This record gives sequence, structure tokens and C-alpha cells, in this order.
Amino acid sequence: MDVKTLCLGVLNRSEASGYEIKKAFEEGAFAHIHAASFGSIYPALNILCGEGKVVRRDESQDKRPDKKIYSITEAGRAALHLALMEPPAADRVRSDLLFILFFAQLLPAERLARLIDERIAWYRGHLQRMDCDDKAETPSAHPTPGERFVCGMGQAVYGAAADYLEQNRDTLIAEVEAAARFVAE
Amino acid sequence: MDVKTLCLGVLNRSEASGYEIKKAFEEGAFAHIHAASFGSIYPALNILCGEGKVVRRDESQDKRPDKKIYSITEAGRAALHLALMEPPAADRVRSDLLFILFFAQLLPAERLARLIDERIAWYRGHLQRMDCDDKAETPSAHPTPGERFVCGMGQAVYGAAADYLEQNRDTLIAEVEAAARFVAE
DNA sequence: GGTTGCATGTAAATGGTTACATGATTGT
DNA sequence: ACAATCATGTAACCATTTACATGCAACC
Repeated sequence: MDVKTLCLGVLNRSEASGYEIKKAFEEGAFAHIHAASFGSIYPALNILCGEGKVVRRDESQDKRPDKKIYSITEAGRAALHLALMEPPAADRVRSDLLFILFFAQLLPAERLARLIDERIAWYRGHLQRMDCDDKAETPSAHPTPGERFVCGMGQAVYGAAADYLEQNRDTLIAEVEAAARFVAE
Repeated sequence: MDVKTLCLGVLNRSEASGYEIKKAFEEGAFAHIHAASFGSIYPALNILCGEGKVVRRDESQDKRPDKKIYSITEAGRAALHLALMEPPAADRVRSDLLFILFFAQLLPAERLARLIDERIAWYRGHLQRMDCDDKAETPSAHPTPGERFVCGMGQAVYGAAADYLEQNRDTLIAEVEAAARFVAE
């Protein structure tokens, strides 16, 4: 899934500026699915424009720079449908945290505690945000079945991760400290 | 986390060839943490060798090409420790599947069913593999607390994902089909 | 006075994947 | 006969990130 397709996906829900598309990947509906930076979104949007898959409209705002609002076209919808019918690449997870925790016995207990606590807080924060989205987010007062399904999946996975960290945090730290004492003797 | 650090991590558990390191990221202990291809592993190993962080030893095998087995050095361990003390980058997930399912209403029900079923099977397969690792995997008859913790996290997350897919599969498909009928009228 | 949020963009550097090249063995 | 597993490596290509460039408004 390249950034172009990702942008078409966001724009299929509702028209948006490049800035708003980035937010969709950061805090919005696509947060736990994919990521994209400005450096990839803006060029992608320009290419899509040239291909007739989106159209640009300028909206002047007072006291702010102009917004360039992109809307998906029929050609864009067709391209999105086509991409959705392709076999999906395997999920890719890269977690520095888990890599670090893998070597827990090499780290001071305080660092373990902080890393795990921070991650729990991160998960809980995102879970709350997702919950709010269900009720409050404007663009989809009527979220589609797909949106609800994917959001639910995110909640299930994040919830399980947070619960696991909470339930095993103390055991890990205790074991690491016990091992350290054993080595010291 | 660059591939060099990832390799040091694998080699910190036990010496290995480039080929075996790749397997650690594909099916081994690091499978759900990070990924790396031959095109990045072999060059990384050569650089680490030049930096004195690993040493190479050639093992001739009959009826097979020579194996180049890498072992971590003290300098390598120091480099790994240093990397482990750095603040971890945020986890990155990129899931084509969830992106596709987000637009479930644009897809035929059979495709939804197949995609979800395949993914459930994938999760269940990996869960079984992880379980076997606990009992059978050679290099760590005594897995460290960190290894057990990370493995447990993988099981918790994969289990939650598989359960969610199983429990919501039929509802999603029914909703999408209901919506399709509604449009047809 | 500094940071955060809004808003768009470019260019260089990075980091990694994909494809290619090679070759024997084992299983279907 | 063909695919898969074992085994190493290179080079071209790619996509994306990072850093830079610009600027105003609101908040602390």
C-alpha cells in the first residue's frame, strides 16, 4: 500500500487537506493502520491530481495560509477499488520497545518500569481516543461496518497489549532483579 | 533500531549465520518484533565485522556451501547495551489488511470472508509455533525473563486479534450484505 | 519569549527491499 | 521436472523520513 492509495482511502471518507490527511494517520481513523509523513503526502497528492484521481480546491482562510482541499474523483474511486482487490501484503510490525524488553536482564529495573508504564499510558490514551471517536467524530456520524470493525480490532489489540503489560510488569521486574542478585553473589 | 543492532541482538543469544539470523526474524523469537531481509543482513554483518563487534568463523559442511558463523564480541555487547539504553522509537504497524477491511462495504462478501479466515489461520499458526518455542527451541532451554515476557506479549496480542476476527467476522459480512441489499433497492 | 498548532512544500539522505547471480540437495 | 530449503552476496532501485524553508496565531 503506497501513500497514494492511503490518501485515496482517506479522501474516500471525506475531502481533506494534506495537513488533515496526516492527522488521520496520526490520531484519526487510520492511526493504528498505517503512517505517512508530510514529505510523502504532499507529493502523492500532487501526483494524484495530475492523474485526475483527485481534484484540488483552494479555500482561503483569514489569518491562516490558504488550505488546499482535495476531493476524490470517480477515477480515484476506481483506483482505490482496484488497490483494495489486490492481495494484501503481510502486516509489518516493528517494535523497538519489545526488542529492548527482550533483553530486560541487561537493563536497570527503573528503566524497565518507566518504559512499560509509558507504553501502558500510551495504549490507554489511544483507547480512550478511539472510544470518543465512536461517539463524537464528525466525518462519520454513521461509521460504515468496515470502520467499526477496524476500530474494534484496534481496541481489542491495544486493550490486550495494555492488559498484558499491566499484569506482567511486576513479575518481569522481580525476575530481573532476582537474576541480578544471583549474579552478584 | 537499525539492522546492525538487530543482528547484535540475535547474536547476543547465540552465534549464528546470516541465514539463521533471517530465520529469527521470520519464524524465530524476533518474528513479531522486527523484520530484515538478506539484502540488509549480510552487509550489516560485514560492517559489524569491520567494527570488531562480531567475529566470523567459517564452518565447512559437506554437501552444502560453507557457513559463515558470526559471534558477538565484548565490543558488540557494549554497542548493544548502548542501543538498548536509547529511547525507543514508537511502534510502527502497517496493516494492508486493516486498510482493506476499513472499506469492507466496497468489497464482495466472499473476499471479506477469505481475507479474514486466512488471517485467523495465520495468527493461530503463529500462536502454535510460539507455544512450541516455549518448550522445544534449542538455543534457550532457559529463556530469559525478557524472552518470556516478549513471547507472552506476542501471544496475548495475536490471541486477541484472532479472537476478535473470529467473533466479528460474521457480523461484518452480514452488515455489508445488508447494506448492499439496501443500495440495490 | 518560547512552544504548539495550523499550513505547504522541497531536497537530500537514509534505509531497506527486490531482483539478480550461483549452486547443491531433498522432497513431490 | 519442479519447487523448496540451505547458503551467500551485490547492485539497482524505491519509498519514505528528516531536515530545511516560511510564516502567522494563540497560548503559557
